[in-house]
Amino acid sequence: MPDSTKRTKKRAPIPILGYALLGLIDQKPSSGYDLRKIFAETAMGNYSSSPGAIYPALQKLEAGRLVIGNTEETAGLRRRCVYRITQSGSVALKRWLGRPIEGDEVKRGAEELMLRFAFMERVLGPSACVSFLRNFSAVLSPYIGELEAFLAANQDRMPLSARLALESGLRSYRCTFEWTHYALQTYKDFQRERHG
Amino acid sequence: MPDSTKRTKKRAPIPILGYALLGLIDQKPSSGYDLRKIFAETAMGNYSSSPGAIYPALQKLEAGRLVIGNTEETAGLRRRCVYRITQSGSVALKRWLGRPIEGDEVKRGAEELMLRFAFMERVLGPSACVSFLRNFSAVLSPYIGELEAFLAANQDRMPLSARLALESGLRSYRCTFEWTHYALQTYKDFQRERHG
DNA sequence: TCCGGCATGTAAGGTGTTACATGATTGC
DNA sequence: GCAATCATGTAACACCTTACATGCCGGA
Repeated sequence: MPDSTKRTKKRAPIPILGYALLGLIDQKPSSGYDLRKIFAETAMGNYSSSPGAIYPALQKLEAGRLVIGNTEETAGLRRRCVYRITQSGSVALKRWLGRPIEGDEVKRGAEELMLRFAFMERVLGPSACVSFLRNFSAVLSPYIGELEAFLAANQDRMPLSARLALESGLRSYRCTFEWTHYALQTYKDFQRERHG
Repeated sequence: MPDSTKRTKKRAPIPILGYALLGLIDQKPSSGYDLRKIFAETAMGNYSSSPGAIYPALQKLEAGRLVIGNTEETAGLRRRCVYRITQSGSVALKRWLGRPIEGDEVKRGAEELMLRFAFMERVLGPSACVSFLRNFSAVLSPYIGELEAFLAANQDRMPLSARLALESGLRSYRCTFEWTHYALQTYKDFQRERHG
């Protein structure tokens, strides 16, 4: 008696930090320490970098066979464990990067979307980036409209600082919206350069 | 033998959601249900609205005597528990709103800062808002410089999409920076209007 | 010899999420 | 009688944070 509710293997959900690590490891095999340094020193600093987050996350990725760690017994220094991505890791990364954008992802802040976009070109190529940007722009547009409507309806009843805080959010969304068009244009120029 | 390390009463740290609730309750005594609706229906939707977050948070605020709940035995509907802010709640709110901005608060996203600003005028008045905006602008400025330098140093080695993702962050910060000046100007106009 | 940088990890605790449970009232 | 809305809550779990623990190496 086959159970049709389980026809696909249940994949344990991967948190954003897991995907960030996976994407970085895909770019270049790395140890936990390497990855921590990337978070601490580069503009990816909005991610944790704390050992209590990264090492357990790496262990979970390894337990799910998305990466494999190889402990180097090099001379000098302490042994370091270098992780590299596996086939199923690569598949999971592609699936994450290729997901269509959902409406509420924008409201919760665009962090995850930007992380996906940053990794996207290497893994899925420029045309996927272009699709993503169009998708992003299309999702952003109605949300900006909603915010404008809310502001118009309520601003008279709010203290000035509350109104300004809302306007700040609106400006940020508009800024991101404009960015999508700038990025699209940049890709067009890039394409023309290659074909020209 | 007095223990000098405990000269101030240890205040349990309040998470952002707690402050959001405290600020809202300060504006108007509310029940958990009221507060959930605010998160769900207004532009404060980036905050949870899930009962599993809000009710425990309210209980913690009450346990810390920052709010007191009063269960109304009204006719009709189920009993609802309306919270109102206490004196020490008011003090805690003021302390939070008046904190100077720390450098890393900007890197972790400006959500909390904007929440503080939104509540600020009612509780601390316009002049505190002006100070806050100047402080914010001053903290933002060097961070934007850092990001620009990082981008200039690394953009040639990155895929186009990664560079664009970074530029998106930079544009957001610049947008917020410009907003601080717009907001400052708005306060100046507001002041002139009142004194004129 | 001891400090600082490399490198990995654990323990405790807090916060939030999803999903579920409960109970009363209004309207059909 | 049943569904929807009002209203509050719990339980299980996942995740991240801070703080600490460990161990090896090179240089002053």
